[in-house]
Amino acid sequence: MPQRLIAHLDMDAFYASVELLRYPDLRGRPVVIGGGRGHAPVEQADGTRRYALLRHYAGRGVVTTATYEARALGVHSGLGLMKAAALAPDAVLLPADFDEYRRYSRLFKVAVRTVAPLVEDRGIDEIYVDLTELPGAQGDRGRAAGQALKDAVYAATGLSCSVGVTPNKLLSKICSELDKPNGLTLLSETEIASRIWPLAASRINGVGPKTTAKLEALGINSIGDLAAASRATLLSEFGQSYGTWLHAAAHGRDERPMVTHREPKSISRETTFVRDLHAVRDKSALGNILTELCVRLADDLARKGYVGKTIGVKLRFDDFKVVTRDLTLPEYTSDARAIRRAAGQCLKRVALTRRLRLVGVRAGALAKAKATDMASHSAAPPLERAKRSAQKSTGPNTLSLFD
DNA sequence: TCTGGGGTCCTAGGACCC
DNA sequence: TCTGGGGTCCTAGGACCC
Repeated sequence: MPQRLIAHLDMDAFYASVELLRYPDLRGRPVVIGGGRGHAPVEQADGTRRYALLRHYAGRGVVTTATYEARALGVHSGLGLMKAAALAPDAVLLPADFDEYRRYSRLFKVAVRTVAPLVEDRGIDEIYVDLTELPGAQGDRGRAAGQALKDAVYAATGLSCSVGVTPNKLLSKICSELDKPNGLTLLSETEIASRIWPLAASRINGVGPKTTAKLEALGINSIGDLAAASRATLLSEFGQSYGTWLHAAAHGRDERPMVTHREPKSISRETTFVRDLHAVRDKSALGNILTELCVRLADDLARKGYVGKTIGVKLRFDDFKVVTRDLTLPEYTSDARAIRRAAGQCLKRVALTRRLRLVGVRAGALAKAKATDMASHSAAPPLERAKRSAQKSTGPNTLSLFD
């Protein structure tokens, strides 16, 4: 069996790049995607567009994506928009348009499949592609195949991407980031020591902030340091499972197969409030928001054809502490009222002393809704009506509208 | 002016059953 | 009455990823 040849393909500044296709006059300027609606460009009478500037933003949103021009100013994903505004006050702020990004996501994935059919979806803007069986792919270590992927994506979307081609997913993921944007990086096993070991351990997909800090405390900074650490040390510090994995990862070993299909495990909806809410003083607002989330969750379940057996709530307090409460129901459901009732039960088990900044609802233990269930769902009263009548039945002034 | 929203996987303890 | 193992389900929290 020939050695595998796996590509990781990552779209460059995906959301921002899609926006630049729509607003080409923004090309070359720092542009930040994030925040809610309300700062969409306004078409002027003279045909030009007026854009919102980051300096005028007020709120609790974070940067979703930024163009490379904005990144050069220190703006990066996850940064609070207020902080970003301090760094790049003249950057253009655009609201996220996920429908449009999903459309381009489908386009680039279709294009990739015309080059190589064996694809693993890793979210809206990245995928793994198995190039092993591609004719000639082994010969030049996949350079032609990698370039073919990039060409196909560009032809279909006008967007650039970065590609890593290596013997496994772990290494390809690292490599696709080495030459961004518009990169193509190939790597063979013999080059791991020279090209991977000098990189920071945090470049490994699966080594996050907590692990990085712990590694640093142990004097382990680079992937090479990690590879040089004794297996015994890693096992004692990180446990059997994660320790073993860290050791293998540092040596570039990764046998994970391509996963071409997966069923969802949970579906959820959550929202952060404009201002922190008080469980008593803002009881009705809180109850209404929770109801709305349940209605949306029920809608998501129905649309995607799933029912859930475990309903959970998630709360984030003003100190950023998170608590969750789960309730497993006797029957599967995708009904907004049943979900709302379960969420209310969950909420009762939390001490609501601190102010809240976020509430969420989740449906887990999912199963495919049967055709008959789907039919009965569509026969049920519309969700909005269910919600209104529910509010009317118990009054809006309670947290437990459906108890 | 700190810190969104949607996910996955892992761990660990307790209940309960055989 | 005590001891004990294995297995599954449920719950809560945490790390991590896109």
